[in-house]
Amino acid sequence: MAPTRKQADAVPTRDAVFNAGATLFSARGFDGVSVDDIAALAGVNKAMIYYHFADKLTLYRTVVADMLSAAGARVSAIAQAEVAPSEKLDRFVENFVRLADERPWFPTLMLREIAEGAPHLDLDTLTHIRTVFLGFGRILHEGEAAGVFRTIHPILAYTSIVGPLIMNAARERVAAQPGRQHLPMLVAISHDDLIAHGQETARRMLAVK
Amino acid sequence: MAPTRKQADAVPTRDAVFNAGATLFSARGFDGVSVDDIAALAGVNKAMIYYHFADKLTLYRTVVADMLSAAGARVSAIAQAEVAPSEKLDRFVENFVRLADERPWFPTLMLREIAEGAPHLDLDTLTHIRTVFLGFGRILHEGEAAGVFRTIHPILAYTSIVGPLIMNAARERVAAQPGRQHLPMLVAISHDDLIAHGQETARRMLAVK
DNA sequence: GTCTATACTTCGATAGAC
DNA sequence: GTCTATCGAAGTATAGAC
Repeated sequence: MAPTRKQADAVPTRDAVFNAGATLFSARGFDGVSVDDIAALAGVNKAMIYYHFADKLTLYRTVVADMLSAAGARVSAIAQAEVAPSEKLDRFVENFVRLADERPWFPTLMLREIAEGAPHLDLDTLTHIRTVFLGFGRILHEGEAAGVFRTIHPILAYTSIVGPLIMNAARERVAAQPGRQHLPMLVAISHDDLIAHGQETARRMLAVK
Repeated sequence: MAPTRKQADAVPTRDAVFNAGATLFSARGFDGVSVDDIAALAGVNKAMIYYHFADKLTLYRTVVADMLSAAGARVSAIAQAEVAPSEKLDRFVENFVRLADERPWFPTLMLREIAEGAPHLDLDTLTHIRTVFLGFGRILHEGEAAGVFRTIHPILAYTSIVGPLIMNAARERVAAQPGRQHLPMLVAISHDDLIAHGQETARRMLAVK
């Protein structure tokens, strides 16, 4: 997925660098990727990376900011839709899985970044995460006020819904390595099943009874 | 926590290296840590690391294998206990959180390793993960056979229980960075509350009705 | 077992020609 | 916008004295 730009102008070299960076950073993390690797995968000269981006860290933040702003926008749209809170919750789960399908590097890159304590992210980027979480919180609060969700700590609810989805994405990445498919933890699960399970678990977790 | 050794002999330098490695690998990952960093934190000369461990990767695998074998042993013990399946499930949740308290580097190191696709782990080490998962599977199957748990895919059940606990550990790590406590996602949650929530969510997820 | 010093490699980044 | 060539820093690992 290309970075969002104000005009719809094609900048093929920049986009190639962006896509290569997203793929490699997702696979091996910030420290695990060299600028030479990115240039090789993008099929461009290394110096072009420094022409289009200030440095390696800026490229990394650009990748993360692009995906987080997309996620934030979609969650906000869901939170503001004119449907019942339980339907919003279903959409939240489905949206998360679909977004991960569209941008395969999204869950693992964030997973790793969070595992590290987010040392490569600036406050502007973290604010995008805030947008996602606050959108989720609005859904939760609306359901609570309507009496269809029980009272629950928003962070516990959020991690209980998103945590399994992220962990499944990580599982898929481990399974993608050669010679590991035989491990029982790594059996494939369809994303439709994953969505259905996530929705069902969320419903049960939030049921008032 | 020191590596398990056959004799209970004290090897202070080796243990210091092990502890420093565990701490740093957890904080910054395999690639993010230099051997010089480990030597500095351990208060030993860099050459001593190569005297006690073959190389950086061997030290890393030693840290991971130590913690996974401890986790596997405890889950197996829980699975074999003479108590009801629902009680075993409660103990599984509590055990996970307590283990993470005892070895603070455990969840984030595994989280990152899994996010990377476990490139630094050999099959011997991955087999320890298998032990944990199979122990959990036995608890699940026993409850199912007794009619107290509904039928559910073991992987979905496992990720739904463990995912939120790991994600909370990651959250705590991000919050530990300076200048980030004001973000709403990063409010502290007590581990007693976390355990109670994890147990309640697991109960609801597995209820037969 | 412990230390100093260093060989060898990789990596991020830039200068400067075109 | 793109390329070649390279600098300087950092990192892994080892040799060899004690």
